[in-house]
Amino acid sequence: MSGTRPAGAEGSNTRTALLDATVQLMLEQGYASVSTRKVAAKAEANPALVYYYFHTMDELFLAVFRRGAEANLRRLEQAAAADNPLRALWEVASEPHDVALTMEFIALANHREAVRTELVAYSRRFRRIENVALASAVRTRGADAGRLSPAALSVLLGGLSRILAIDGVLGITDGHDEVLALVEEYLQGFEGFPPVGDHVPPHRPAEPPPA
Amino acid sequence: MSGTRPAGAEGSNTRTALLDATVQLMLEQGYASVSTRKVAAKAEANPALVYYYFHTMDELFLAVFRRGAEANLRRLEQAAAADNPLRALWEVASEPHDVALTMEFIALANHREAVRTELVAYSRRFRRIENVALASAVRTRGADAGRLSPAALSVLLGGLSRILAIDGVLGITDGHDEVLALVEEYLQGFEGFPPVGDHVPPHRPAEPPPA
DNA sequence: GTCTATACTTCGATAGAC
DNA sequence: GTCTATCGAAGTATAGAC
Repeated sequence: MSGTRPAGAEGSNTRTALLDATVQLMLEQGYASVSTRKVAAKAEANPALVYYYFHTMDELFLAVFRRGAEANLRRLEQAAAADNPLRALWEVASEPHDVALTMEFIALANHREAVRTELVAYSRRFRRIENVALASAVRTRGADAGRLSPAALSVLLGGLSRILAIDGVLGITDGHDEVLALVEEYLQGFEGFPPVGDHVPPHRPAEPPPA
Repeated sequence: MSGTRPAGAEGSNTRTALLDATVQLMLEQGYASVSTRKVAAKAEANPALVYYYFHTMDELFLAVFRRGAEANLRRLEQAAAADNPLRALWEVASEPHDVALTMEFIALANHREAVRTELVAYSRRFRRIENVALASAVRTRGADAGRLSPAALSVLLGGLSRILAIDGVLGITDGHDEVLALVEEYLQGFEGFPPVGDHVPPHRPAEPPPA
């Protein structure tokens, strides 16, 4: 889509090392400190190789993003198919490593158009999968677990996991326990009601947790 | 605290123009695109003046942060003293301009120790004022408005306002209306119960909103 | 695929004239 | 307070030998 010269093969060890180094740099020192020289140094490779594999810094960032995005979406799909989708989705959204990296890309998107476009597309895919999972999860369960719509739940999941991560990095944890307890309460209340099948009667657990 | 040579006077027009230009650059293109030359260009000033007033880039960022932080804390205190503190606090936390700038500083704090220290100190001050206001607001009102502790409320306020702002910038608004309606419902439920004085009996509103 | 060498740009920062 | 001129470091990117 971008240039004429083909990029380096995807399977290459060096290429992977460069991608890993970029992620590390972003997490440790922020996206702004990612440069060809530093990436190469961390990957123990020659700086010119960055251009051999990615041509431009933009493509390097995009490659890092796409790799992480695909991995994340796979995890999301697994979570959507889990026994307790709501809890699994919460756990995916709360992954500190991913949240931190996503935050960097959000900041990066602020001045790299290509990253921005990719991020928006990814966000939409993520929310869409999440919403479908949440909708089916809420639909097949009873009680007030379904008081919130999938879209709203999605926003809440994203917002809470994100601020908990940001605060955590800054060493601020006031109120976190309580919010986590609140989430836990909600999740357990939800899990108290097993899926409602069309023909098979629900298998009642021996000791349902309190609503 | 930092150097020997004194910085330029605070009242200077040029100094203010440089600070404003820095804020603009951060919002438009991200903190990484802030350089002495670009700042000077946007402020229509000579690049060397940046060093005359701030000595280093670190001090420039810190000055921008402090100015915004003080303004924010003043607004927060006004909100805390408002008739409807909860709603006022929500509005302060939701200010898109401030949220965006704060996000930039969070990212910046990732690789500028001085900014990080300042940001943590500010966050603690902010939460502390907010918590006191929330505590007193919750204490003087009845009903289930007080189901959440001030610390938890603080986290929720911050998390929701932040993700709404981030999504908004990216053009993603699914579920926002619903979450805003949820917040509105909560705020109105809270406002349905006027402050409970020690001696004056509460004035019952004509039509209290549903619990 | 990996390397050296290099062109060109921009950066932070300082010295010193005015 | 404002300016010009300049230093050295680091950035992106390319050419070309191996």
